[in-house]
Amino acid sequence: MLRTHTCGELRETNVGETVTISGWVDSYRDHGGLVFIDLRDRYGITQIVFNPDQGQEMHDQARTLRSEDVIQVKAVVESRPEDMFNPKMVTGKIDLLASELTIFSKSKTPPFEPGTSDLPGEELRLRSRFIDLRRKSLQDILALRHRVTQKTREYFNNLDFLEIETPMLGRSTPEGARDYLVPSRIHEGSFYALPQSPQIYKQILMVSGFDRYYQIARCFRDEDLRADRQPEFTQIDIEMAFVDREDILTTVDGLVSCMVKEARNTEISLPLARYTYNDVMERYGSDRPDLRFDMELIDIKEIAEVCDFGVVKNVVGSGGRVRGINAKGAAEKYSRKNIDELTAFVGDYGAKGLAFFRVKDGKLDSPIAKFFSEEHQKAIIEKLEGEPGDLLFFVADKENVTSAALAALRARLGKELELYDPKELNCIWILDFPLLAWNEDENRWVAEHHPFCAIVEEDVPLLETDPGKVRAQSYDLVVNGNEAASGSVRIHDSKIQQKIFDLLGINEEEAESRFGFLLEALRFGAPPHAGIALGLDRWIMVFCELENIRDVIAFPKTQKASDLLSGAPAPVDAQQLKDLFIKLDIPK
RNA sequence: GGGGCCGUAGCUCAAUUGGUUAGAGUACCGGACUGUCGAUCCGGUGGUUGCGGGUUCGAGUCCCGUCGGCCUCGCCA
Repeated sequence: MLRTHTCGELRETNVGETVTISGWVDSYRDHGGLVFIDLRDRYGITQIVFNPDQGQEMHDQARTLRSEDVIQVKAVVESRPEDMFNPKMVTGKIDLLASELTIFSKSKTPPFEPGTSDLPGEELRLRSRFIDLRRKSLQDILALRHRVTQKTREYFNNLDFLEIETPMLGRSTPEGARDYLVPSRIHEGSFYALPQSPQIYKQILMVSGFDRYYQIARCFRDEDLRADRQPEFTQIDIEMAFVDREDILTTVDGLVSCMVKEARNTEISLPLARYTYNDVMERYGSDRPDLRFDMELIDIKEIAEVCDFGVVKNVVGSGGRVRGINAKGAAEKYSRKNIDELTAFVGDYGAKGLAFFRVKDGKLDSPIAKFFSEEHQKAIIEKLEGEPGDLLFFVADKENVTSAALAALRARLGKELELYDPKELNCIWILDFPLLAWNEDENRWVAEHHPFCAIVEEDVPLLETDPGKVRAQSYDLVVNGNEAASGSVRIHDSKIQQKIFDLLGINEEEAESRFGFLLEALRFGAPPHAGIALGLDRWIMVFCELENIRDVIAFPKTQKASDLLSGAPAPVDAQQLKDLFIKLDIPK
């Protein structure tokens, strides 16, 4: 070993010991006589003192040390005089008097120092990720991520689950996200697809009798990115046979409790709260509401349809909705200019306007208050439980617009008004999603979750009459407003599966060619099964109170899916393309 | 595909309504200094203002295009 101790472990109890430590120069202070080096590794920082009395040659070398040089030092642990303690460092009561110095490697002047207080732009951090990853905060995050994944494995192993790997090179299937494709050299003109998830393979594992499966699986989706979305991400993937929905929820409750205990060292109370999709859409306008705070959406249709405000009245007349929220005590916190910003904000979600009222002396104060009689103003205040100083917002529009706009506004207000403790964890189940959603562009039904979801038994007749009302036996787990897991009971009958494909406009021939291997497997004795996948990256984000998924991934990609460190993606040699029978045709 | 913000020294930032030689802190280089820990003090190097075009007597500043980063709508079964 090139060290006897790490840079984080020496204390006063080690005084007098001769030790060898290695690490990176975090900072240096050259007093001409004495030279101080703060030496850093993953475990901490320890101060080394170079005294010319210990040898002039070593001392001359020590004076050349600069940030990020990698060195080894043999030294004696000394206690510091009390007035020289550094209370900011856990190793601050000792330092090391160096007797030997080895410089393993000099560093070029780093683009930034890992210990810097003003972090450089993210572009530079990603380009110089080897430096960025030396920062304590990133090292701590990756260590936490490691502990959570190890706990996850321990949890499932104890329950007799098997961790089984599934292929990365698979087959492109219709529906869902855009695939990342990999051309085949051996089969000219054919392509593998990287998995969007191991969905079909894990179902086949159920058919094969591996009744408890899990995998910490990489998934790939070639869609536009967001702060919480990467082109490749990690799922904790789970599938169980001979279970119903309840078994999955209970199993995942246990897993979440276990992860929270590991990440936060806190207990959460089980079972996790459950809501139906219809319930949360009505009360919060979102299928992933942040329930760390209240602020429910309230419908004021009866008042709106009789008010004198033509625009609002017409919305009700044409089947739209008028819904609002109450920002408690916010009347004075939002100026007219602030509210204009909020109006533009809800505009992103399709809302053509944002009505607002300040509650004042039992009446409403607003440019549009005149359209509402005193009686109606009182009714509105009562409905939204308004008190003096409250600020009420309303959106009148098609139902889905009121939902989207008010849900986004609610999330924004909750944050800006600090309505919750950012450290709190709120985990809730959302059950019974619609099976299908109507796609306007393609003029057909598409699967809301995926085409393998089982149907809520009593809704089966609706398949013929009102497909949009059919509920799936599906469930999402939402943490602080993030979709953190999603799953369903699966169809284990090939005939029913075919029926769903029919509804989705995937005919028998196409289904057979694209999903045939799953359908065929289901024909050979498929057990009832169900599963779910947790978005590991998002859980780590929540545990670390981060809003950026790139901060929980060692080597993330930019919004344009580039890896600034390696330069991927990049052109390849003409010969490589030739081997793959690929000719480029790039529009100018 | 749409909308928004940003790009000035290695880094973090500044630069009056368009106005002379683009500044500061830090880093880096040289010097002084035996108890610092954001060391201190003295001196110095460092710029194609992302790139290309345009308007103007004059552009870091205004306009167009382009590249890159971030946020977001659509998209993400």
